[in-house]
Amino acid sequence: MTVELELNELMRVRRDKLAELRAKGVEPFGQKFERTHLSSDILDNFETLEGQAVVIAGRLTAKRGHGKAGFANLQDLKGQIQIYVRLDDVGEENYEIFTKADIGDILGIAGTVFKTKKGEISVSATQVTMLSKSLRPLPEKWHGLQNVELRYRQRYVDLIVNPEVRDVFMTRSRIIRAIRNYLDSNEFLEVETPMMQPIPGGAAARPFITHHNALDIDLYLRIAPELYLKRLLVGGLERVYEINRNFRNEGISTKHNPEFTMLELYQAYGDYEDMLRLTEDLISHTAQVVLGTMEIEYQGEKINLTPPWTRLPMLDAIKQYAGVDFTQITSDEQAREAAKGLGLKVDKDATRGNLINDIFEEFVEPKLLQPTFVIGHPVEISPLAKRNVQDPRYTDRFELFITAREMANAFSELNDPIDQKERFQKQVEQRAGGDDEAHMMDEDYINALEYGMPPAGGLGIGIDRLVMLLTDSPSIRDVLLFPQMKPRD
RNA sequence: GAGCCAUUAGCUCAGUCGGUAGAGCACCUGACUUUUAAUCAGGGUGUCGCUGGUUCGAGUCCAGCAUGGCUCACCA
Repeated sequence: MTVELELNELMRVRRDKLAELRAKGVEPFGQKFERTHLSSDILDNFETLEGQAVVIAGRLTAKRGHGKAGFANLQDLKGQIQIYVRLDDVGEENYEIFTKADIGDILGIAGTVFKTKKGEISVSATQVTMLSKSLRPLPEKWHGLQNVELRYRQRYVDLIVNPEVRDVFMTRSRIIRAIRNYLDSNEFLEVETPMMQPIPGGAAARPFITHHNALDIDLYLRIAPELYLKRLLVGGLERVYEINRNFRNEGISTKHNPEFTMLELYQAYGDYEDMLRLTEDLISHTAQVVLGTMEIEYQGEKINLTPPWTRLPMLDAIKQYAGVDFTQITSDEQAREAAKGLGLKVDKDATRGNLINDIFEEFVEPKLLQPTFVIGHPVEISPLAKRNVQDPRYTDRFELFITAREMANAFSELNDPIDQKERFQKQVEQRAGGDDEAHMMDEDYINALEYGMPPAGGLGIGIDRLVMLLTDSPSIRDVLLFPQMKPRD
């Protein structure tokens, strides 16, 4: 970033102070600094620390001068603590560092723990060290940084002045750690598979394209790790998971970011019902570990994550919420009539399976606030899922909805290479017909299946959406440190 | 991609009917050795998002553009 040629007065004043410090032989950008305590250590253990010498460091967030003494607040990883600096205690040179210090500067303070007569636990300084001079003014102490665009573009400022933002990202970290701990203790192996793929598979989505110069080939940023993880089942790894980024070249919204984090896991010799129980257990357990409760509130709505969760066959859901009984509808033609009757825009070669999905999304999805497993998706929209034994028009699959959002997707994995190849073929035809989100043919994946993949259950959970739910965040941008933004200028 | 809304000082925001640009915090000068949204006295620091248009005169009215937010579309 280029330095602005014209500095405003606030920035000029800070640069002047920087120069004055240097002129007095004080280096404004300091070195390694040994702390003995964090703010919370002192606040939580005042009784034992009172009168003891401590060394703390942090950012100056407020300053209250009183002539030849002054108070200030110092913010570190764990919060804030008040410091008290007296000319008589620290001497002329150190006191000048304190008086010259601006809000935003990073200071090191050696001092003694005490409590003021108003009862605030504080550190009375014996030595003040300038560790980093701040050259830009921080937003106002009372309102913080409200401008949403600036909060996302300059997250570092947001994190300094809005403490609740830091809490969200600490919670995010704990959620992911809880998930890893759960899976690790259930014999799942964490693996990493390619982000750059010659054939992007495992989901219906438009990919990002990039180019490898030395190989002179186009590569795609992955839209899902699925096909690679299942190759590992073929290889005998039996229980694998990956928590990592997917990339989809689609619109940006409060629920979508071009790169987002997914958990995918596969369990050999299991099926979608195992995945259902695992999902229920994993998410409720994570809420309990991280939040200490399974009864949460999302944007004013009470959500109860206590198992068991509702299981709702997809056709029952449609009958209940849209009033259409698809057990009586057997042809694509009949399905198109039914969808039209509901006021949906219907493509002239839409299949029965596609329309079941359309009707579901329109009439059922918005109603599913409490955790609900929707079970039994049409095979047309599930090209990687195993068919149901009783009725091969459907798959052994579920999606989990909470707060009307898809949180998880799971199925019994299709391990018949001949059926899989035919389904890819259908996708390729749809692709040729203009559907650029349809799957491409992945010959090597078929090759892997031909060696034999154990029957397996597979599961995907959108981590960002789960974090939104558990941190009561209305936008995905609130749970991503650096959400995608259009560059300025 | 479409609709609606927003954009004024470093930050949070006012700005009436079109008539010389405002407040609080922050900042600067001075006072003050237990304050805490410290206090007291003084000081306004600005490309009113950008470009055009209407007008004697535009922060204000009109058009276009940019960025952002929300909703919808697409999707997880």
